Amino acid sequence: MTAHSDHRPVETVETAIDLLGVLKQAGRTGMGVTEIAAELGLAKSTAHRHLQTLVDRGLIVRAGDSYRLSSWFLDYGIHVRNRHPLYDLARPKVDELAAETDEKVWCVIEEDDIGVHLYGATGKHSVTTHARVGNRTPLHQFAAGKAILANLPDGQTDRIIDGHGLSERTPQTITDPGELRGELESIREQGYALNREESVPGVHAVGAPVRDEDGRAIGAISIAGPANRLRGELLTQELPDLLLGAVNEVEVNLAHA
Amino acid sequence: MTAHSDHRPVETVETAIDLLGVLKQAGRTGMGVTEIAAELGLAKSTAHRHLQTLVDRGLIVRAGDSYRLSSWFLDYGIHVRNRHPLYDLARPKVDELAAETDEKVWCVIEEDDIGVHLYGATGKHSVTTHARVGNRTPLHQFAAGKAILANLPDGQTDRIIDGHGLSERTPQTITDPGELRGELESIREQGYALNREESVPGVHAVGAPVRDEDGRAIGAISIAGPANRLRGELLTQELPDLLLGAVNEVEVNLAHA
DNA sequence: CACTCGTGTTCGAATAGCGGGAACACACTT
DNA sequence: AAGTGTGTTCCCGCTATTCGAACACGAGTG
Repeated sequence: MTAHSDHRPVETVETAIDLLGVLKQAGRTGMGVTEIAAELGLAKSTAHRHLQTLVDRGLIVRAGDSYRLSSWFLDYGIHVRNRHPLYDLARPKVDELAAETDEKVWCVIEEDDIGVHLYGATGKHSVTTHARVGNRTPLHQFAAGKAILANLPDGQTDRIIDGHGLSERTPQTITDPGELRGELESIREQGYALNREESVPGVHAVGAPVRDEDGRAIGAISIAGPANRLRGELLTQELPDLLLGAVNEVEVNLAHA
Repeated sequence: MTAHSDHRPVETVETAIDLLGVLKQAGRTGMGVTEIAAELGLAKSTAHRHLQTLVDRGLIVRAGDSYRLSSWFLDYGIHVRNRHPLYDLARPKVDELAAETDEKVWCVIEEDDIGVHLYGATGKHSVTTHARVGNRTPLHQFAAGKAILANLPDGQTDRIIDGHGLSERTPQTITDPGELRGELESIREQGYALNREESVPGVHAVGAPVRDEDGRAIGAISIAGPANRLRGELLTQELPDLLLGAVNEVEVNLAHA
């Protein structure tokens, strides 16, 4: 039960991770040894040696004199996704919902107190937000996240709110702890969460939690679309009904697995 | 221009990578400190320290007393995929082909002398092979790979054949260098490659390369299906025609980007 | 054509930090 | 209550990491 471990880390590994982070930002173009060394505050020789070992192990590739991340990460990343229990269970339902509603549908999971976009399906008229598979988003900022946050074990919700704070994303984002707790209470009552431009201006969403046998949320599914289309009865009745039906099916399958 | 670097690697980083590899194999369940230490031949304290730094940096998560890979890898992996030039260009065509043919369609790229499955679309009657996004496969073992192999710069093809060898996957896999070179020659002539149960028994496929301005293959698209459905004119005429049309469009878009 | 500035690469030496082992705490069995 | 299995901590020795300087190479540029 440690909030933050002060134990001395393996510094060499940390620099390697930092290096990978820098290369991620560099994107497809990649970066050269000198530039990387400067960015990390390392000697060129050190950066060079790190890069060589990472190339040898296949984590990065070298094209000319610039290095970039390799598809090693794709391999590991997809592996992580495929092995998540919700992936196989939720994917067909997410596809179904997207086809029925023509909106963007997401499956989100909770990991380490934040929300991770596990799988998304695109309907015909879907809005294209900047959300991507793998994206990490604070739970209080969006419908699926709030649905999860409202159904976590007692202590965890408080720890997240108090520990991480409530960062603002749009003017509508809930940043007041008291307000959020009230919202979470009503989410628990009605079974689903709404998001009215709290994460992206002009976008509304509905989210419902996927709970395990003990009622703990392990993830959520959400439907998102343009604010002027998702409103009134559609937003507060029809879509929640549809969503809750789908989520319920997922929960049943989850229990039997 | 080094085939294999004998330069002394950063061993600490290597053990960290090994550790991640072990955790990948462990899958969703994860592993404990003692087990990991035993697997890697490390002292428990060492394994413990590595695990803590990886947790601190978010690469792995701890649930109870077992560690597993986190969605950090999904984030990085999707990032790598999205930034590949072929991803945005080929995806719509791959979806289209899957819808038209009802078969499994893959976009494969070459990286570091091997084939990587970048994106796949599933048609209504698609076979489910064990291929997954991120999977790495020797180029000589499948249609898309052979299509790439036939259109690489002179030296590279030879280096791959001679350097990596021609591993067998099914009894039909081409393992003779001479035979393969002949096959590659005819692939260059007709513009597409066939795969008759060379990677999966009972599965046939057609693959065509995506080339850049200089004619170098940077990837390929393939259509795969059951052997008893993909045969005769369909396999040697209709599907190749369809595929070459799609690939050509991708190439045009690639040149204009 | 030489000269310079920019790369990436290599080498040796100093020391910081990695790794190991033993002792500890804790939980669960018996 | 003793026993076995975890994960955790501490400290010391020695190795492996790091740095800086020197080297090689190419592309501009006068």
